[in-house]
Amino acid sequence: MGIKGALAEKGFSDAEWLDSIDRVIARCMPESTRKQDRSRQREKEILRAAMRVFARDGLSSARISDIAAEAGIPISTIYEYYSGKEEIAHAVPVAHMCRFFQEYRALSEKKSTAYDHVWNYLHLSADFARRNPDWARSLYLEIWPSVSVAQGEIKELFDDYVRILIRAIRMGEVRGEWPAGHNHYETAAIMIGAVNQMIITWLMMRKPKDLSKSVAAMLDRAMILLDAVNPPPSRA
Amino acid sequence: MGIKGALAEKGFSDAEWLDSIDRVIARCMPESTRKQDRSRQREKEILRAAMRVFARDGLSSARISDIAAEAGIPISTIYEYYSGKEEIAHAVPVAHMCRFFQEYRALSEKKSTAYDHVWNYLHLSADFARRNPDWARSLYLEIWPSVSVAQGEIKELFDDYVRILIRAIRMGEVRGEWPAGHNHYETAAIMIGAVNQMIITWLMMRKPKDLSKSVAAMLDRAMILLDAVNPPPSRA
DNA sequence: CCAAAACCCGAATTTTCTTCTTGTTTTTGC
DNA sequence: GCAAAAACAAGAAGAAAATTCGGGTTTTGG
Repeated sequence: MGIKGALAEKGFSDAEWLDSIDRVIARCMPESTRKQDRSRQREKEILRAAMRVFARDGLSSARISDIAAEAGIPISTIYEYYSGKEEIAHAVPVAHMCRFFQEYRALSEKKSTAYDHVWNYLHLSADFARRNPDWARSLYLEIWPSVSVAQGEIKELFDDYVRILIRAIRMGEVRGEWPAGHNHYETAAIMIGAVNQMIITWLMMRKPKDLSKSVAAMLDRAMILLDAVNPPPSRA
Repeated sequence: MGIKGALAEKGFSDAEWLDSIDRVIARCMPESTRKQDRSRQREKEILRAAMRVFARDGLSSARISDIAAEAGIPISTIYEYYSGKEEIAHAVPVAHMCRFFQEYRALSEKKSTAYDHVWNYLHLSADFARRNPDWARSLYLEIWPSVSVAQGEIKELFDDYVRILIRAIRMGEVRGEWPAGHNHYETAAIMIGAVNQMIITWLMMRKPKDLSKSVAAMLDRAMILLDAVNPPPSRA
């Protein structure tokens, strides 16, 4: 493989790619400290209820009592599990984000180009939101971005999200799929921003009708900015 | 001017461009119903206070009492002006958004290419956020996007924001600055999404350090997607 | 100047959040 | 298996916030 192969070994082999994702998954894997089975069940049920209520009413006007009613448990029991609305709001994204990374890991297992890694990552982001609309509404419309998230554990999660994309972009450079020289953060900002914008528009007005397809078409176009040496055919 | 000139007359003359912006400004111009001078003053003071509190604490944990304290008036007086936190939150974006459109109108007055119109519009969005950070934090991190905004008067404001950009993009087609054929909504989504992403990142972590310059550089790159016939030199 | 309208704000009311306490179930150690 | 200990459930009390009320003051129009 010559130079390309040698560089690919320096931190950007397929194995190391999967490792880096595994590290993120390990970090966000929620380890319930609950001892009893019913309690672990309830913990999840509260989150599911909160997700629905946040998606319906918005974080600001959601009431603890509504979450309790939705979950079918007394209000005070909520406090047995979470210290308040703030903490619930923070737990909601974590709950599903890890599954997103897991799904992406599965996609990454088949040997792929860096182009595919980038494309799949961004496209899965949109498709995952489409398949989990309550979660997506809570996350994209209420919790991220939000002043309360600017510091803390969740910020780490979002940093990880960006980091993975940047790593894939660097992989493409190292492997010679596109030229070096562009600012990685800039490239990532354009791609993530464009995808988020489409997701948010879809969540707010169900337009475009087919989110997955529209994002696929948009990505085919946005990926031009990478100046790939051998751009693959459209996937849209 | 030939064909290009003739087409430019069909709804995309410079005069009509300014008209379309004026219509948006007229629509969002807040007309205070207050009769007394001090009241109009207070109305504004409440909004300024709310903006600071929302930016600091987040919409969800901001308290009316804090806004009242910040504004230096009793709590109950707040209710004389707004029906509650929700209504204040909605008034905050409107308050400044109109000034953004006015600033942009001023920029638009000098005869420009459609390329300039698009570039300036997006760049001003970022620069305006940089110069009004409290407002920007309230808007980008708390109010937009948000479930409570999905319907209602504010949605119109954002629709206007997107519409203006799309109109500029169509103008470029009509004037022959770039080829037709791309989906306008898609182009607008990429551009707006990218800019918003950079604004939000800056608001949350003050990175990049120089928002205006970074957005300028990013725009020079993103505008490639328009396939402009004679791309102007970089402005970054 | 007078009446009406607009405005102000302390106090009462209502709603919502959070903690406390007591009783029940599950797990642990033997 | 059987205490003892830990974990859990939930009603009720307490605290904090939002919202309304009602009488008083200032401004406006004639």
